[in-house]
Amino acid sequence: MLLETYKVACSNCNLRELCMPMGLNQEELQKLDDVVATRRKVSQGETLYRNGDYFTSLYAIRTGFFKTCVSSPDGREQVTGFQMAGEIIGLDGITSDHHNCNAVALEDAEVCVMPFADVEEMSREFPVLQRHVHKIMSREIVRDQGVMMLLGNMRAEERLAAFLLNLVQRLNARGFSRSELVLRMTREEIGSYLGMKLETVSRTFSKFSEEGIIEVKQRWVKILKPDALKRIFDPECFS
Amino acid sequence: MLLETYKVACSNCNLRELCMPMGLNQEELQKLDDVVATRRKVSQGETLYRNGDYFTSLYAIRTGFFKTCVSSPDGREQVTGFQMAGEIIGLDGITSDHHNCNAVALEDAEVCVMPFADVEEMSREFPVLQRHVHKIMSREIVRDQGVMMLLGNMRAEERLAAFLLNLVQRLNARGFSRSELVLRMTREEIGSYLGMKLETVSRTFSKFSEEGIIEVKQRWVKILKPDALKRIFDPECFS
DNA sequence: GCAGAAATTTGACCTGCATCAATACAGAAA
DNA sequence: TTTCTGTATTGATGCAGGTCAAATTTCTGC
Repeated sequence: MLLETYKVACSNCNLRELCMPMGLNQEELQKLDDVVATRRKVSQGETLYRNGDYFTSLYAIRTGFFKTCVSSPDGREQVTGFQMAGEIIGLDGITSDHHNCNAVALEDAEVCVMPFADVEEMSREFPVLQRHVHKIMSREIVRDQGVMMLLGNMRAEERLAAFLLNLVQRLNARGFSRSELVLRMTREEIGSYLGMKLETVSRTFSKFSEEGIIEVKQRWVKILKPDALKRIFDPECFS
Repeated sequence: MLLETYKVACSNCNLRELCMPMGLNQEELQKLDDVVATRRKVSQGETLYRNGDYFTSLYAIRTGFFKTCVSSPDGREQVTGFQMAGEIIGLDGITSDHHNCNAVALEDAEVCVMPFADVEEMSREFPVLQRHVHKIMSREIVRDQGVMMLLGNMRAEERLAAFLLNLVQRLNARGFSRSELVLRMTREEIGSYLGMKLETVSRTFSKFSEEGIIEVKQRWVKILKPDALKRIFDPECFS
């Protein structure tokens, strides 16, 4: 794990429309540059933080791709989310001053370290940032509710369709193709996130492929019929 | 739905050790009394807010019991949580200025209305309150991660055991028995929360009962062997 | 009190996904 | 290149929990 302390700046980061600086004015942006004191590189397979670690900072992902996961005392692992550039992780640590999950880089990554005390201090000064922080936390809560719906009510095909649609939608917001993507995670990790076994993930991919909805080659996926995916996920939206 | 506008006070509320005022000093408490402008009664079966409603306020539950639930466009419903006195609901509305789920009273209830703009204003003034609000949101995120673990990895018996243990633990923190409880929700609502059908919930209750772990009579439940429940939920913690 | 509705329990059967197992494939190191 | 290792695919079989159905209990309104 490398720790770099060179000066960084939100004000000219190309993620500023997605990430923490979103909606801030020039003055606020410059203040934020002070909060985001350092960056940190995390190489593939390494953890940014671990369950039990003392919580000090939130992290804005600058490059790379993460998974967060909790594990039960008997070792079963649940992936709770996949995060990409511009997304904020570490919110789970605020309640108890200790992190409650592991954040693992699925590819070489770099994050901006935002000491939470500084974020709070700046939030008190700038209502826009305060509201933004609240929105980020609330968005996470809403996302989690969506995952509960997936896990509690949806069948394997619906889960995978929703997963793929969500992924391309987020990638598209970052300037990537709306139809092609390279999965950064294994079948097992997808399965863990979606509450199914890796074999079922693989079979469901194959099924979509046979039906001409997608083209799959290992980690590479091309969505041929986005409407068909939407119809699987939510039959009503086409009724 | 009744709307009452009489003066209320956190400063002498008997929930102040659990609820929003937790950890505030005298001065802060008195300020909070101004934020919590009104109370609102919600009778059994009515909704406090609905998916799509404009978001203005958080709500602290004073008395009664709520469920929150999201529903898919085709009508499937997922209960995302059960909330009791002293807990804060409405956080889902912050991201988009619109609520993202329904909050339904499972028994006659009363909530304290906290206009979010006022909460934010006061947070800027009092770091203790700011931190507390952040902790409340973070706690919800951590709770949701736990539900994901339940739904993604646990079997029916484990889910129900975890559910019961969580419920009595929270009731106990409010001065109720650690072994006896009256469920405020139907088998179907429990099932929706835990991702199983009402018949499975019922069967699992019966199984626990046959094994002498609990005593059940409709909504009334007595936990006879808490350790056995813990062992089901988490076999390792006794190994 | 009674009638009807709603919730719960229990049984019989079925299915979607898990499990077990074998094979194929791709990237990394030698 | 070859081997090794982790990942992915595919097939065969089993079972936890879903589905359907019927009986029982409790709740509600009159």
